Amino acid sequence: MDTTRLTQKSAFEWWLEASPPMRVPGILYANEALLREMDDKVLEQMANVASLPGIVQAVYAMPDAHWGYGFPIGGVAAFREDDGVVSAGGVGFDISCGVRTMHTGLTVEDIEPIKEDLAQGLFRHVPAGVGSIGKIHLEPAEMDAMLQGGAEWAVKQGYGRPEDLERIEEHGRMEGARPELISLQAKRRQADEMGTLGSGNHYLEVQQVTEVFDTRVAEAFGVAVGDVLVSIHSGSRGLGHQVATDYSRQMVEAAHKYGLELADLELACAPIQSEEGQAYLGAMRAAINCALANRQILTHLAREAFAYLLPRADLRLIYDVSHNTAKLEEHLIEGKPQRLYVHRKGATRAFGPGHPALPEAFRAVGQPVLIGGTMGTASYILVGTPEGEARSLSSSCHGAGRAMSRHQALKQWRGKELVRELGQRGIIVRSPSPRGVAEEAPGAYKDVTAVVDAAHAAGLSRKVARLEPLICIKG
DNA sequence: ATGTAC
Repeated sequence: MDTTRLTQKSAFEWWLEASPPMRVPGILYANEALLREMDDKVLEQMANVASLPGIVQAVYAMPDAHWGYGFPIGGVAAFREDDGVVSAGGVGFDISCGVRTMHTGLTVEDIEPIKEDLAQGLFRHVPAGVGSIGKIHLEPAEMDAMLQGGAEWAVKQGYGRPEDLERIEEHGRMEGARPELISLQAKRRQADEMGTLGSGNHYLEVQQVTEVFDTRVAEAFGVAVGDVLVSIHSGSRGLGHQVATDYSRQMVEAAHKYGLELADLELACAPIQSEEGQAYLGAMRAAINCALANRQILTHLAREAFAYLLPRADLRLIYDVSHNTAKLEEHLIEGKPQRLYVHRKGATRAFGPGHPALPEAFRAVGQPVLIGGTMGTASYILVGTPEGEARSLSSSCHGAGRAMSRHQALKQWRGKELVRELGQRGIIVRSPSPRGVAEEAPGAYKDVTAVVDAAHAAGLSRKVARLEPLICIKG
């Protein structure tokens, strides 16, 4: 990226000043090295988003930002409820993709002796890969119940425990879902895909806590050095993808109908208060429930695999947070509370201390912000800050962020070699697809530590713990 | 991300 187009406000804050047709500035949080790695298309896409009607304050880019479909991944934009727009491209193709992390009640010493067996057990028990299917088949009525009920539905079906629900955004069930506005094609694609990881950067990891940066917050989250955790990164699978496809197409027409100028067709949108805008929101909320139910079932499968080898294990959910959503939230804009639809695409909600939506257990310290690494690299747990509200509408990064295309990665790495190299470093990777492993090579991503350090330094969220992988089941 | 080009 050409940083001369930006005004540097501090070591970690850079502005793309608002010039017509932009209505608000673009604010990027990153260090100079991360910015230089970013494509200029990120700025172009930020300027396009900043030009949409009803946008407030600024369009934001997190330190892991890279260019995406219409709207940068690692982007945040909020629109007024009355005269703003909603965009399917602003949420992305994997609606409600997110991370959940569980404690296992075990330490590294418990895992080491049976690590190979555990990897094999998890790999056999948790479906992974493109088009992977599970043991659950949803008939139409059950599909609608799932889309309406989310993780709450999953728990009622016997996947997990009622106490899991308090540790999930929206208590595991997104209100306002409209399953009837999801196409039959989307439902058909999902019928056999519940409880599957999917592909790409999705995974299930067994991790050890190697460093704690903030003891007080770590205690509130229940993690300490040497603890073994399980993290799941997955989303709404074929259904979310189809919803995004269906509504992106529909929004091109809606934008035309309502006289919205589109700098890029991929940024198709509709007024929030229009029939089309409301239809997308209802369908998107149903897709959020699909992702929440999916991660809940995956949790159940992980528990079963652990119970078989380690009966002492007790997988307790720490938190589940999505990073591809558009949600109605109240934020302070110029000192006044306003109801806004906040698009976070590859950006994690990061509510600070005292937010009423947070579970009692950590309301005093702030929301856990779960940052996934890439195979063989660290993951982080951060916490939302009070200052994050004004800086980024309480949002932070979501992961390392790609630095290289999948195509480029395939030319540079071989999946089998990567698995062997990681194995030598004590990280067991199991994947149905060597090609998928090559596409997701750690070297194809930015340095997650640099990303997290930038989010920390910019005050978007603060570091709590560093996690290193032991086992990675890769989609 | 994705029945990785209906």
